[in-house]
Amino acid sequence: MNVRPKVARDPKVTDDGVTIHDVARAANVSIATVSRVLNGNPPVTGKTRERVLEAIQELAYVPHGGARSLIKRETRTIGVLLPDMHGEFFSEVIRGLDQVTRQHHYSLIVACTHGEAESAEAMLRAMHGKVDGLVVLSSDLEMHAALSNLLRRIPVVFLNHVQGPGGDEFDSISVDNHGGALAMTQYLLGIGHERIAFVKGPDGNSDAEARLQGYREAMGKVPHLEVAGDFSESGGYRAACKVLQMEPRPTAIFAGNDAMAIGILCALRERGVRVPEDISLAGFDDIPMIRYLSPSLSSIRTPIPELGAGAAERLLMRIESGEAIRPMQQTLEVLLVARASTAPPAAPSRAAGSEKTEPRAKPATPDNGAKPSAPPLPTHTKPRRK
Amino acid sequence: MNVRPKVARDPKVTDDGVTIHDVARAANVSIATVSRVLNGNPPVTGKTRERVLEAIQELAYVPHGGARSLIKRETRTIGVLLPDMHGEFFSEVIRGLDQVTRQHHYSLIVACTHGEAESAEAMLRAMHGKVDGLVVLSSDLEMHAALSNLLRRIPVVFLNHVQGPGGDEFDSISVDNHGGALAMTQYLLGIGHERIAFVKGPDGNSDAEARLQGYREAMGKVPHLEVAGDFSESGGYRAACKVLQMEPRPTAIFAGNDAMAIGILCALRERGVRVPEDISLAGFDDIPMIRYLSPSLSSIRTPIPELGAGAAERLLMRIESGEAIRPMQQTLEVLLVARASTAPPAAPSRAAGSEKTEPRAKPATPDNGAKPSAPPLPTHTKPRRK
DNA sequence: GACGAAAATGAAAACGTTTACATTTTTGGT
DNA sequence: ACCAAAAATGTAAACGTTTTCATTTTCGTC
Repeated sequence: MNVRPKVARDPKVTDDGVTIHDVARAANVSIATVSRVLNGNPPVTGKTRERVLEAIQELAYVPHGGARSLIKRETRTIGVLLPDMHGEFFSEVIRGLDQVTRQHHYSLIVACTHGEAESAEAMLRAMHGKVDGLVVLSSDLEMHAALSNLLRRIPVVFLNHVQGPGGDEFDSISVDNHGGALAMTQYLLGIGHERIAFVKGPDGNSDAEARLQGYREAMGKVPHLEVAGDFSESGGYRAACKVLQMEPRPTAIFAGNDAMAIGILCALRERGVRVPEDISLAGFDDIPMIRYLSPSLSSIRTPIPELGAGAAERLLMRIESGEAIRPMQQTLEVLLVARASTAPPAAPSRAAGSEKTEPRAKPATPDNGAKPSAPPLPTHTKPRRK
Repeated sequence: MNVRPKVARDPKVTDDGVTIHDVARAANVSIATVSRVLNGNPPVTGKTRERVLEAIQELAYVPHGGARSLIKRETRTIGVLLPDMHGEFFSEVIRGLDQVTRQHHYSLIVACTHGEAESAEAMLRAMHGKVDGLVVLSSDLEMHAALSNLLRRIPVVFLNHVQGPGGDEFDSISVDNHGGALAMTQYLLGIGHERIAFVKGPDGNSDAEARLQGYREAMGKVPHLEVAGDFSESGGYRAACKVLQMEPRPTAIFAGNDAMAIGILCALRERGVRVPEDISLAGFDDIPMIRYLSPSLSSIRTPIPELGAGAAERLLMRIESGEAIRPMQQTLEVLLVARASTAPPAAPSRAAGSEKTEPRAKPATPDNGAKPSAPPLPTHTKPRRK
């Protein structure tokens, strides 16, 4: 029965060809028994267990995960769909995901959609039968719509809040984009700025949308100064050029994310515009590197690894406790971090305060920027939630 | 036969329960036929193909990847084993991997070992039967030894060169650590430094080892000043403290990687040591963010995404063309990028050269350090005396 | 129209596991 | 020792595909 060419080799060498049958034969038992010792299932005698273990060792047998998944109907793998792999944002998300999935002995299979809905769909199809659940960051509403059809029967957690049409809702977890943008804008207003330009994110991006709304809400009747952007460094650079042409010139720029803020900073520097003396600059995300810029950048700290970790936790819960619970949207708190790039406007357009005017939020601290792991941390201010 | 509870649902809704059998039944054909149209295999009539396609559409059937892998004996997935997920290095590697694997319609399953050999081993075992090949960055020699036993029969490419004992060699691809360190050290010597401290990487790390050798080779008879480090920011910080206590004080610090250079920069800044006036500072890797530091950091540019891409290419080649070829080690060229953090020592200890002395290694390119994708860049300084 | 070849389809085995169930062995009470 | 019950082990079906091989259908040719 089941004759397959066997090679007698150095036992330490894993030969992919060895199956549970080979082990069974070597130990003189049935495959069922081998399976039982493998899974620690009850009825198995010490003596035979020994024999089996020995055979496993001898043959350097490693169970075939694929076959196991098939019959157990669980892959212990979760799929991650991201727009791309640029910048620190995504690696931090993955880190958070990894942190909790590894505890539960799950693996991660990651794929980048590059913003194309059709490749996203292809990846989703390819993942069927290879994952127990999905974590998805859909880059825009369009894609979200395309995907949601495929995602009905498999547990999924989105990394941003999107309302499907007709209230078909999924689990989602996101940072408080609206509250963060609100807080930052209020902070800028508070230290005396009036003409605050906002550099938007890409159309259809739900995070970008929420940030814009936060800005608008805070600005109220004060004239809005909105410039198009795309969350990329180069987009920020271009946006800065537009801002500088505005008449009268804004005294502060609030970038929809840090990457754009970096581009903006470059543009300003090139043109000899000083930050924060001539223009204040703020970002959003607080990616680790911005504290090392000069001037260090004020931003909204988003708990990115926690975002990933939270998503993983929710997903695993849903997977493991048969999906009875109804979907919920969770929002993570953010933190306003004032650094050197924001200061009261040079020539107060309003007699609001002296040069030493303190922001309503705590003052920017001279920040000697260290990563969490090590030294001194900047002081933060909590944003007021709406 | 094969009675399974069927639900009549919105056809657009993917029901994980639908199998090829359901499609076959709906189209009034055998599962073999369905399989054939699915895979575009020759003998199938236009009319029945239609029927089958219709049924597939109707039931929103998606083939089960796991089952397919099992019988085809290919998973179209490759595994990636990394030490951790901190910093830009790893996401860039993954980006490179993704770029080429996606073209070949392969997926990526990533796992972090966190430097623990036993969890690395567990992950490898879990991957058996779920991947067609592996890309591994083994954090140290010890781990490498532990893993190599498991990796005999499955194609694998290492992201660093390690000599197994007894010449058991694997495919590997790496950047030219030795050459880069050599060049940077020579460059520092060339602009007049004599006391150049080197901050080492973790013991047992092969990249760190090679960089150290490069430094040593360049220094020749000049006294070596080596300080322990661990490739982390905080490690750099601590190393800087030690360096500052050296007597006489070094005029330049060459950090084994950029992360440590950042930590060093913080430490120097805190203590009021000016860079490059008091001490020159150089890193290794040229991760994107260092060009934004002030002063912008001189470093060795390593083609990180290309590293990933190259690994993927080699691996896929090996997978697809039955592994006849013998393992080879590939080394990617690096580039010295001189920026503002390095300059000739303030008080030349030797009348070695004029102010304009060029390094023996290729001259630093005036680098406007563009990210591949784009745009705006800060202006960089060519190393020269102020 | 019948015949054979070619084309299309179907039946069943296979991939490497787990597990329900059947069977054998052990055990303990008498 | 013997018998039933309990414990250990074995048999075979199942997971959802692909593919070989056998079978049926189609078609052109005489």
